[in-house]
This record gives sequence, structure tokens and C-alpha cells, in this order.
Amino acid sequence: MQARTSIPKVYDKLFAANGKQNWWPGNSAFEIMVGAVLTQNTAWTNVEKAIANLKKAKALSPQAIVNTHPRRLAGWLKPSGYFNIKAERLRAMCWWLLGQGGTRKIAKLPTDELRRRLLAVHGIGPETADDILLYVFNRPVFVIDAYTRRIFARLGLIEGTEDYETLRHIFEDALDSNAGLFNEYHALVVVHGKDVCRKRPLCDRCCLAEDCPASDLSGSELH
DNA sequence: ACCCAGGGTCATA
DNA sequence: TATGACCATGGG
Repeated sequence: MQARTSIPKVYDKLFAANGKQNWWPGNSAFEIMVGAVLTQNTAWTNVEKAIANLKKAKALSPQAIVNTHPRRLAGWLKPSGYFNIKAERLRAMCWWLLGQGGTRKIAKLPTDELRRRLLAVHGIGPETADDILLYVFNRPVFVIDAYTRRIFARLGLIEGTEDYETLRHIFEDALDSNAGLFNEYHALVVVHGKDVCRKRPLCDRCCLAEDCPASDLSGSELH
């Protein structure tokens, strides 16, 4: 009981310490989708280099990508790692997008149906699908990633070994179903995960610690 | 020289 | 269903 009711409070602390993040980085729906695939188990700085290569080659569109030989595409993706696999995944996503008639078309689908279709694409798993649902289609879906497991397990709010869907429902049930909130929350989790809570056994000096000044909301709960 | 990064798929038991 | 191997570059 204590555990689940604290999830909103963690958001308040993260927001108070880090402010608004304005995610997802990228200037178009398609760029966000490409980034979501390329960042799989990969540092974002490496993803930026690969996306820059695509832009320089004027290949940041579904048509351009399916018209590009996989070898050449993989070459542009090299800095983001797993380049052969990611070239296939981007191809699969682009074929799918073209077959669906573009993002404008599928934007009309209900969230459950859109999620099923995303998960049916080779190379799009639960987290990537939810990144796209949330940051492209503005759907109130809570994204679970490795940082989420680590941080909240460390805080004692979850075990950390729960499967993806279980965790997603825990977070979605604990919060208002608000895409803007989920957007900011996941961004804050990632920023916090990179920044402070790396290899420590406990978040002893970070903004989530009990005695941290940045975590003291002085009873002014924002929700 | 290690360790890990905003995961997912596939083969095996 | 539940592990483990595999993918691969770049920054710390």
C-alpha cells in the first residue's frame, strides 16, 4: 500500500530536482520512431550520430530507407551499434509504416489496437512500442525500462523482477492516466538514471534520498 | 582493460 | 515460462 502510493511522490521529487525535460528529442514523428529503435540497449549519444548520418544522406524517411540497400543503411547506423540488426529493424518498421498508410492514418486507431500492430513489427518490443505510443501518438502509456526497474527496486517500491506488463500496470494504476505526465515521468527516470543513480547500492545522495534538500517538498504535494 | 548503454529475437530445456 | 547467447559501437 505504502509502495504504490509513493509512485506519484517520486515524480514530484524528480521534477523538483530536474525540471521539465521536453521529450522526445527529435523534430518529427518519424525521427522519434527511428530513435526509439536505434536507442535499444544503446547510449543516446551514439544514436544521435546515426541519425545525423541519415539526415546528411537525406534518408530520414520511410521511402528513402526501404529504397536503400541494407548494407548502405547499416553503414549509416554504425555509430549506434548492432548496425546490421538495426538496419533490418528500421526496414521492417518502414515497410510496416508504408503499408499502414503513414502515421496520420494509424493515429486514429485506439491505443490497444495500435499497440498490437506495433508489437507485430519485427524489432519492436514492448518498450519500443510504448515509446512510440507515448512520444509519437501521445497515448497515456507508461514506459518501463531498465532504469525504472533499477531505481524503483532500489527504493523498495517494486521487486524489479516483475515482467514488463505487470510493471506497466503498477505504474499506470498508481498515476492519473495522463500522457503529459507519463511523458515527463519516463524522461525524468532516464535522466536521473544516467545522472546520479549509476552504480550506487543506494540513492544516498541523490534527489530521491530522504534527507536530500531537493527531495524535500515541505508538504506541498503537487497532485 | 573493463563496463555499460533509454532492448529484442532466437534457440534451447 | 524461463534462462542464455547474440548483436557492436563509443564513452567512462
